[in-house]
Amino acid sequence: MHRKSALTIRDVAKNAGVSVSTVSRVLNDKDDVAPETYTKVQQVIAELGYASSLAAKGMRSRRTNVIGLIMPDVGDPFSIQVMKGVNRAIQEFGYDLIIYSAGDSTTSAWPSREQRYVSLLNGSIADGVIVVAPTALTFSTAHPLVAVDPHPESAKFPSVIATNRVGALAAMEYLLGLGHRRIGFIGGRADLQSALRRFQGYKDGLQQANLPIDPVLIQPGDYTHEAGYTGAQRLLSLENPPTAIFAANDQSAIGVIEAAQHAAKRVPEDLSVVGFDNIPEAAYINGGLTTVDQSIDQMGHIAVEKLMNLLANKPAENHPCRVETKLIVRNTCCALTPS
Amino acid sequence: MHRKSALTIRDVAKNAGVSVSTVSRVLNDKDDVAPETYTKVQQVIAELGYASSLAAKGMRSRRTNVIGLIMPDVGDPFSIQVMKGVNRAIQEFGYDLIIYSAGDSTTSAWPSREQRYVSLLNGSIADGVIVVAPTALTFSTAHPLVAVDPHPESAKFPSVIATNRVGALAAMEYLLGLGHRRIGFIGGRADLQSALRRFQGYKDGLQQANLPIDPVLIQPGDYTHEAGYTGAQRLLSLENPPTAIFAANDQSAIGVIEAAQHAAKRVPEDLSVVGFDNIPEAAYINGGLTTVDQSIDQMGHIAVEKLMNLLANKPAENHPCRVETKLIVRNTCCALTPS
DNA sequence: AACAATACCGGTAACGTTACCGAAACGATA
DNA sequence: TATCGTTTCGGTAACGTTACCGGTATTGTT
Repeated sequence: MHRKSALTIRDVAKNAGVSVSTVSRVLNDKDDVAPETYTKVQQVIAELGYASSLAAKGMRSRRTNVIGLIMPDVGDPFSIQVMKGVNRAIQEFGYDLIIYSAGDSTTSAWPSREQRYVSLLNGSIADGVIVVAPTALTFSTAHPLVAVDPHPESAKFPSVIATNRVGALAAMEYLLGLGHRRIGFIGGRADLQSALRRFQGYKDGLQQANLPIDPVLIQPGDYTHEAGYTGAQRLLSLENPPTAIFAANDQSAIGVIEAAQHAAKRVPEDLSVVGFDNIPEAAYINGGLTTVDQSIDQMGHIAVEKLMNLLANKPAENHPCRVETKLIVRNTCCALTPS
Repeated sequence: MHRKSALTIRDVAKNAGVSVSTVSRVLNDKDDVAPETYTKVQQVIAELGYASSLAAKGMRSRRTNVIGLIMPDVGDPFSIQVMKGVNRAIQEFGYDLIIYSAGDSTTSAWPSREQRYVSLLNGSIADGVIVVAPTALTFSTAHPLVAVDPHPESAKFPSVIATNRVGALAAMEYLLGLGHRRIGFIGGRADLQSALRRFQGYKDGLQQANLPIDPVLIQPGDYTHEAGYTGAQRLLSLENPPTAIFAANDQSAIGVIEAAQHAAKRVPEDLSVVGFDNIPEAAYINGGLTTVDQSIDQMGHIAVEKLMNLLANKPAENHPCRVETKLIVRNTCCALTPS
């Protein structure tokens, strides 16, 4: 179609007066090449503006120095945080990153997604893959793969997960310690493991304090800002509204705060709010959103380290690596004053 | 190294009792194949869990149905917005997206970056590339390439840009209309065209109102939150502090607001703030940040359309496509009351 | 001086796929 | 019956790169 030259290793070889093998050796920094030949070839490469074909390289040598990151949804802040962490870590190892996103949440066709990343692996474009895998990975592969925050059924893969339940419990203990007794909950996406574990933490917190689990205080959600907003609206219009709301993630928490503002409720004076994730903007919401940090950056970093071990054929630990969560106290909670 | 089978088209052919050509035809939905053969092959593919190699496909046919997005920095909210827009648009055309990030702003080695994406193109992994290209693209390529918000020296490529100066001017006219006369400015990254154009809009606004350009009101920046914070700190500690601050982007504006809060200044009563970009979180900052929207999503969409035209060998319009900017009035500005 | 070791480099065969050409089978038509 | 399209499929040659093998010079050793 649009064949417009496409410089190859052969062109370089011809211009430098050497063989293609020698050019390849120069490209891969093999040591079997004379210094003057090396510089000569390098010079020709620079002159011609040649860049080698990743596809051909990967196809032949099955070593591209590229790792792939597969995200369920580019819009998801969690994925983006992981992406940042992975990107930073990857560079320390001299690898490049290709991000592969199979589509927006609206169009998510799961079977085709799996097909796609198997294709990525098998296509030998990437040496290994890190998958942000909220749902079950129903296939298996011999290629190096590390899962981030995976579904429990994906446990066959090396993975790194956050202690979601423990973090949620910490948030609840904090709210309970401030004297709150009616605490609302905005759920996360029901199909995601993280959401279920956070909900569990919410329930465990209430149970520890010998408080009943009141279904009317539990609003379904899907990790979006809208869900937080509408959920909070419903909670605040209750006869006996909660004095605090724990949202399953920061985006929902932001929705909650907005709903409170529209309802002329002050945060934190009239309503305490806790989120989960500690996304970057959390620091700037309402003077600082109190939330649970799971250091997503670190998760990305650990995922990369695990993958590098796999690539080096080191034995893979098959127990998932747990990343600690930590309550970050900022300015959206205050002690309950008897009114 | 880790050669663990790696299913090929040949395995499928063998299992289905047909030739590799036929399997290839099935994979590419060619019409020259009998219905029963087609289903048979599809079935074997499903059974074996075969997925074709993108590398080999791209190498042979120079058509991968994948387009690449190259971002200067994964952390940059602007790039992420573009990414979302591109991702959405790309799917309408039945393409997949590979995102290629050359590194964090800290490690940015520009020459190697260029090398890298030439490699991506030449490597025929992607049919075309969209580049978020804040700095000059010093090379040329015969492959389809569309630049988003490019440096003026990259004008040789089809591109889509936002009307940065006009948008900044609109923001200034708004502030001036509210009665503000001392308006501070937090600059953007000096090497970025967008920052320069926004600064120009700031100066033009003052000039239109016959106001002097006071260097003391102009703080350097780099599009980060920190720059906004420290810049605002300096501005607010002036003997005669500004009554309004226009920040070159939303992140800086958020920093400004935080600095104001720490200085016990209320926004907007004591200080009006305007940002630029209309990033998603802008809607939630301080009850809504007044900012200039450049509909980054739309930029991504247009970029994709342009690229598709290029791929279809339609004549490329060589004038850059301009995306309108629009002032979004929210709750961080108010009229200056004579004190 | 003879031989071995080394440094350097060229030729060739793959990697997995698709483009291209041609062939077999079949029915339709003259 | 002979001829001709059509449909369906198989064989082969690339695509650009690296792995591998082998072949020259050059140097070192006795």
